[in-house]
Formats: sequence, C-alpha cells, structure tokens
Amino acid sequence: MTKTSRPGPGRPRDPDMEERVAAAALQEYGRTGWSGFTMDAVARRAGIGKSTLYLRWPSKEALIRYAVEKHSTPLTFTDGNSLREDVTALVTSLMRYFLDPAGWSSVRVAMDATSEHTDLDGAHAHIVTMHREAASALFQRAIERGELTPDAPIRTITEALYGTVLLHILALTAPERAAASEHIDEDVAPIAELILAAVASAAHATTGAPVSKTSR
Amino acid sequence: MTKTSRPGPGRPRDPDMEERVAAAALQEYGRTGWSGFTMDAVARRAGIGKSTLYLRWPSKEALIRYAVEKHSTPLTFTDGNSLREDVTALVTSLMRYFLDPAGWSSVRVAMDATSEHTDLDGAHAHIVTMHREAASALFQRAIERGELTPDAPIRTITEALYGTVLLHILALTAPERAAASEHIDEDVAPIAELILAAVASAAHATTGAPVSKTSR
Amino acid sequence: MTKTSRPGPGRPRDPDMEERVAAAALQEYGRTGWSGFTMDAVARRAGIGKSTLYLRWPSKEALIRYAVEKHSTPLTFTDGNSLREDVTALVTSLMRYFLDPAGWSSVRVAMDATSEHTDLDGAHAHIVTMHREAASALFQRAIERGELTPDAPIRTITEALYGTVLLHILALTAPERAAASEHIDEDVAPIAELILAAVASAAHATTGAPVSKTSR
Amino acid sequence: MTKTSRPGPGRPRDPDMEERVAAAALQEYGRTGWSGFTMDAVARRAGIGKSTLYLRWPSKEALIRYAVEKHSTPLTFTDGNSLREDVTALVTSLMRYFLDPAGWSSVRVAMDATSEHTDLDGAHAHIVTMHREAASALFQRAIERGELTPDAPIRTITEALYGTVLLHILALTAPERAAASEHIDEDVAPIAELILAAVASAAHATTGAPVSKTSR
DNA sequence: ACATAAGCGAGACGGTACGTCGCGTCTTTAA
DNA sequence: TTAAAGACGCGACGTACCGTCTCGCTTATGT
Repeated sequence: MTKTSRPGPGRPRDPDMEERVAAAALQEYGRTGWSGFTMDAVARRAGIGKSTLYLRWPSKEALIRYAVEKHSTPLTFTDGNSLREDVTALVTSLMRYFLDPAGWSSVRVAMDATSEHTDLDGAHAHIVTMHREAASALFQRAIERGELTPDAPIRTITEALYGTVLLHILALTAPERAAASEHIDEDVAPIAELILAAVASAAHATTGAPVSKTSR
Repeated sequence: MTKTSRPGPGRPRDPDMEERVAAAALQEYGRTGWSGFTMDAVARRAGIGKSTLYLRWPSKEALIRYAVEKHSTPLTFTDGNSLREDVTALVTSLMRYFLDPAGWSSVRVAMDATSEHTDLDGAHAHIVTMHREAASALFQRAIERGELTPDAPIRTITEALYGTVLLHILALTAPERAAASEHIDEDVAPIAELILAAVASAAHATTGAPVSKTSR
Repeated sequence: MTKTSRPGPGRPRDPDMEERVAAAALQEYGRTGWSGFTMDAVARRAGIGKSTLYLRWPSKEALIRYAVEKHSTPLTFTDGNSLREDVTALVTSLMRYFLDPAGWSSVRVAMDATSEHTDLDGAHAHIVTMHREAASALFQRAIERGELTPDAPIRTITEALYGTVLLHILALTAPERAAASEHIDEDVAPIAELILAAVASAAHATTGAPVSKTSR
Repeated sequence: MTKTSRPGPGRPRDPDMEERVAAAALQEYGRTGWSGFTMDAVARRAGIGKSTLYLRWPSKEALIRYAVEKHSTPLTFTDGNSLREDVTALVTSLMRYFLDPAGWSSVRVAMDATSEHTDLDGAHAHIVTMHREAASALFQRAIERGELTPDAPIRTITEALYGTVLLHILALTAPERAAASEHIDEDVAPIAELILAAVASAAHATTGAPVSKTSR
C-alpha cells in the first residue's frame, strides 16, 4: 500500500498521517456510506491536501480498503476453558465489533466487493480470511479439549455464528441499533445458546458422542 | 409510488416503463454498487429521459428502493408436510435469491440503509418485515404441527437461518459465487441440517438456558 | 462558437449568459492577466456553474478568445473630411481602446497567440484583420480625395500609426496609465502630427506631389 | 537578486546555474507563455531542484523578470556616420531582437506587467528605460551632427520607431514570423524610410504643429 | 583532521485550479 | 398531461502546479 523503500533524499512521509486519514475515512464512510464518502471530505477532516491522499492511495476504493484493513482486528479471542465460554466471548466481541462504525464498515466493504469493477477483492479476501482463521482456532481448541468431534461441520458452524450476529444487527432499526450496545448481553445470550445447541445436536447426530458432560 | 388516478386528458403514462426502469436500476446497482449507480446510466439503459425518472421517483434512493421492493418477492414458501421439508425449501429458495443480482441488491440496500442520511429506512423496514413474516409463518406451522414448542426462540432461529445463508454467500469468492448456483443442494444441506439441529435442541429445552447443564 | 441549430426540444440556452461571461472574463483577465485568470473565478463572478462554461467554450483559451472578439469593435471610424481629421480621430479612438481593459486585453491576447500550443491563432487573425481593414478604409478614402498617392506604403503607415499608439501606452507606468484617459488629447497630438509628417514626406519622396495643399 | 556577500564557509553557489535557469525559463516562457510556464518545468529543464530555484528567486514573476533582464541587451548600437545609417541599424537590430524568443519574451513581460498583482513592475521599468536610453543616445548624436533640431519630439519619434517594428512583427502570422529572419532587410527598409521621413518633416517644423499648414 | 555552514537534488506537504461527469432542477418541443 | 431532450448551478473526481518544508549529500571555510 505505502512506499516501503529506503528513506533516501527528500522529505520523509508523515507517519502519523496514515492513521489520521484512516480514522477520518472510517468516520466519513460510517456516516453516509458510499454516497457521501468523498475524498475532499476525508482530506478536509484529516486536515491534509488531496494530493497527499492520492500520493498514497490511488483511488477511493484503495483508501477505504486500507482503512478497513487497518482497523479490522479489534476482536479479542479469549482463550477460555470451555466452548461455552469461548463462544459467548466471541459472540459478544463480534456484536460489539459490528455495532462499531469501523467494524460495520468492514462488512459493508465486503458486500460492495461482490460488485465487479470495484477493486475491492483484496479487502474482501482479507476480511473473510481474518475471521475464518479466528473462528477455526476457537473450534480447533474445542476439538482438542474433546468438546467437539473432529468431523464437526466447522465451516457451517462458523457461518452460523457470524451470520446470526450479522443478521441480528442488520435487522435492527436505527434507534434499536443506537441503543443496542448498552445491553449487549441480552442480545448475546439467545444467540450463543442457539449456536451451542446446534453444535451439541450436530455432535450427536454425526457421532453419537454427547457433548453435555465433556468439559471440566 | 405511482399515480393511480383516472386517465384524464393528456398523454398516458407508459405502462412498461416502470418495469424497464426497475430492471435497469438493479442491473446498474448490481454491476458496480453505489459508486457507478447513476441516474443518467439508468435512464440511458432504460431508454428514457432523466426527467421521466424524476417525475416518478424523487431521488436515487427512492428509485433503488422501488426497484428492490418490486423484485423482492420471488421467495416460494412451499407449505410442506414437515419442518425439515419447509426449512430445506426456504434455505434453497433463499440461497437462490441471494445469488441473484436483484436479491443480493436488496441485502446491500438494507446495509446501506444503516447509514444516516440515506433515506433508505423505508426499504430497510420493508425488507426486514417481509422476510420476518415469511419465516414466522413457517415456524408457526411447525408449532401447530407440534414439531416445535410454542416458546421456541423463533426470532433467533430465523436470524440464524437467514444469517447463515447470507454469510455463506458473502464469504464466497467471486468465481465461487458465479459457479454456486449449479450445485446449490450441496451448499443447502449442511445449513439446513444445522438449523434443524438447533431447532431440535431448542425444542427440548426451556427458553432460559437450554444447554446450560452442559458446563460447570 | 455557440450552437446555431434550430431550437428543437430541450431547455434553450440562456442568451444573456454569454454576455455576462464575456464581461466577467475580461474583468478577470484585465485584473491579473493569464496568471490568476481562472475558470472558477469567471464562473463565480458570472454566477454560473463551471459545466455551463465548458458547455460553450472548450478551454480557457477559447473563452478569452471569444470575450476579446466580442468586445473588440468599439473603434469609431468617423468619415471625416480630411486625412488630418481622420488620423486624429483614429489615434484618439485607438488610445481610448488600448487604455480600456477590454481593448488592452485584445493586444495581450494577440501577443500570447505568438506562442505555440495556445490555440489562440484564430483570435490573433481576427484582431489583426479587423484593425487592418479599418485602417485600409481610412487611407483608401485619403487616396480617393487625392491626399495620398495610390502607391503610398499604406501597410507600413498603418503599422506606424497602431504601433506608435501601442508603444506609447506600453511605455507608461501604472499610475501614468491610470491618469492618461483624462488628458488624451495631449498624448494624441504629437503622435498624430508625426504620422501626418511621415505621410507627407513619404508622399514627397515617392511621387513628388505635395500633400500640403491637397485638402479643401 | 543574487547574494553578493563574501564567500564565508559553506558550499559556494553554482555559477553556471543561473545562466542555465535563465535559458530554461525563457525557453519555457517562449514555448507556451504564462500558461505552461511552470517552475517545475523550468527546474526539470535546467536539471535542478525546485528548492534551488526558490533559494534565489522568491516567485515565478521574479524568475521571469531576472531571465528577461539578463538576456535583454543584445542590441548593438553602431555609432555610424549618419542618422540614416544609425536608424537602419537600430531597426534591423530591433527586428532581430523581437524575432528572437528571448527578446520577444521581454515585450510580453512588459505587457503582462500592466496587470495589477503581477510584481512585474520592476521588469517593466527596466525594459522601458533600457530602450529609451539607447534611442535617446542615437538621436542625441544626430542633434550634435546637426541632422536634427534640438527641439525635435524625440520621445514620440522613439515610440514610432519601436512601435512600428513591434506592431510589424505582432501582425505577422506564425509561418510568416518563422520565415521573417531570412529576409529582414526587405522588412526593415520601408520602416526605416518612414521613420526618416517623419524625422525629416519634424526637423523642418517647430514642435507645436509642424504639419499644420497642410490642412485648413 | 574535523567540525561548521551553506548549497543542492529530491520529494512530501497543504492548497487550489484544471477539465470531466453526475446530481437534481428547470424549461422547452413533441406526442 | 406526459415523454424526451438538454441547459442549468453545484460540487466531487483524479491530475498538476504552487510555494513551503524537511531530508541526505556535497563542497567549501575555519579551526
């Protein structure tokens, strides 16, 4: 994305700037979406000139991609002692992430990437891979603890976990979404329970080994 | 949206036009997303003048909202004999819908609606309500048939069903998405199974903490 | 320059606008010259959008050319009774013209046209031809009246007349130029006398026929 | 313009550079006029950095002023034996000077100086004074030789001489200008004759109204 | 010899104008 | 009355140049 060559002569690039721009870009994107996301506004908000913007990022798409990638790792994967604990933590963390403008933007960028001619493929792949790997690690630990059979449909379970949270938030009205972060646990509980129920049943269905008494 | 008054004098409105415009709008939106979705391009593709566009729809948002609402009811809710049958049919139908540019556009519009200043709230509400009611009917029938307890967390189950399908498609790469419609059943089966598993577990438990005996 | 086709459908072009723009353009050009002559400023001053500007004139050069051509005919060629009278009137008129921002701009445009890659050739030809024809008519009448021999070096005399006035003004300092229009006759007299002296001598030298007693 | 203090410590300024820059500046200015005369281009052409440019000249105007002043003394004033000889030599020299890009640039700079906010007043004064003094010396010698009365309108004659040459060249088309230097004498002769004729007439008369007996 | 000081090429920086294109509005002719 | 056409004021696009500002390097003088 940015120039990586040795310093050489000439004024060095301002290292703070990329961070300020990324923040400004996410604020603008979160405020109005693609329509209303203008390079002029980002430059104005970040207090820089447009030429500096285009010196680093060749287009609007490249800039929003950079901003999303830079801010898309606030997910805290607590290494808990049980699947229940891990799933609840992940759902909570995910819910917070999707309620945050930056996190929600990453989802919208992933969706916009499904259009052709958007130059957003890289961002899409980055986002998908990042989340997939995080969830895989979680379920892998569950398998190692014996809470999950090795042949469990991990990919589908992951999709169910992420998708349920995503759609739960997508279905909220604007005022509901604004107030949601104050009582996250109430929203998290039923989703986590459903996922755990699905996992338990799936384990039964495919292997017959009960998950109920596995932990501790 | 459109005028319904008596013919009166003057040139009659072109009845085909709204359909042509809706199709053109969805094609344009599906092609490049918000960027690249221009009224000029829609008018050009539909073979009409821009003023005709603004005569019917007051803004870009109104047009895309209209187009999405018009094309967002191809979901066939087969009134089958079992929950398994109904869920499989819904997941299949949903998968096809999301793989279609028009259906996928409705999702993207719902996402764009989460930004303030987009005037897309109406579209968001329409889409959410439509799907929610359809799913509710499905699960209501299951309760009547005794396949589901009346206190099952229908809303969360619905979110899981829709969300899993949505995220499954969102996570596909561009070539995978292009090829997906040829072997839908392979993608549908694991998702349907997981949902049914979750339903089965939930049916055996009370709403509070159905799987709680698993840990501790 | 502007579209000349039949009205047809569509909103007709604002006929007032071209005049407003030409005036604004000359004011801007007169104020700061090429540097500082910006399309944005012209649009702002004329109260129109930039697109309207570019709808009519494809470039900055085309606009200034148009403005200069439109305002470059205020020269009043009085059809007097003697060469002396005509020359004095032309020198006075020319002096006033060159002291006026619009007239002076036409000279500067003609000079800029001598650069390659300026697309100002048309303006140059227009200005030169206009003045040349006007002066030719003046001297032609003098020949018809017998004040000038038919083989007089009209072209050189014309160049001397225009050139002397031009350089007289070019050599003025800024404050002198600002005050010059208040006492034009003092500046005009010696120039007119010199031109007439040159004409008289030239007539002697080439033909021997005295000009002194020709008139009245 | 340049620093004149004692050497002191530090790297001495490159003596060749100012000449290279002046040449580059005149080439750029002659090529496209003010539009297209960019500091970046001058630096590029002269093979130096922009900071070096601004170290010596505080602005674009200062640079072009310097360049014009540096190259504006190629006029050779032959101290001939007669007014005819001197005038012919000056007209020839002037014609060559105005046909040369550098000389012509000095005229254009003088014209641009007539705009306010250009910081070109110094250049304007320099150019005007330089030429005025040269011509004055010429006519002063003629007076000393008795070829001209002491009360001859020297200033107006000078303006006529310079102005006629200037306008002669200004009225040329691009191809004519390109070919003009090959047959200068043909262009010089009529102009010199006209000026000499005017001088001759003026010498025989008093300043007031030398040709006044012609009319009325 | 070695610090000090200035010149120099390079190039990032905050701005602003370029000429293009889309917005939503307006004003016309044609159906 | 509606359709099609297209001019209009506005503002963002991505590019180029302005004049300023660090940089690393070079080339001198003064210890």
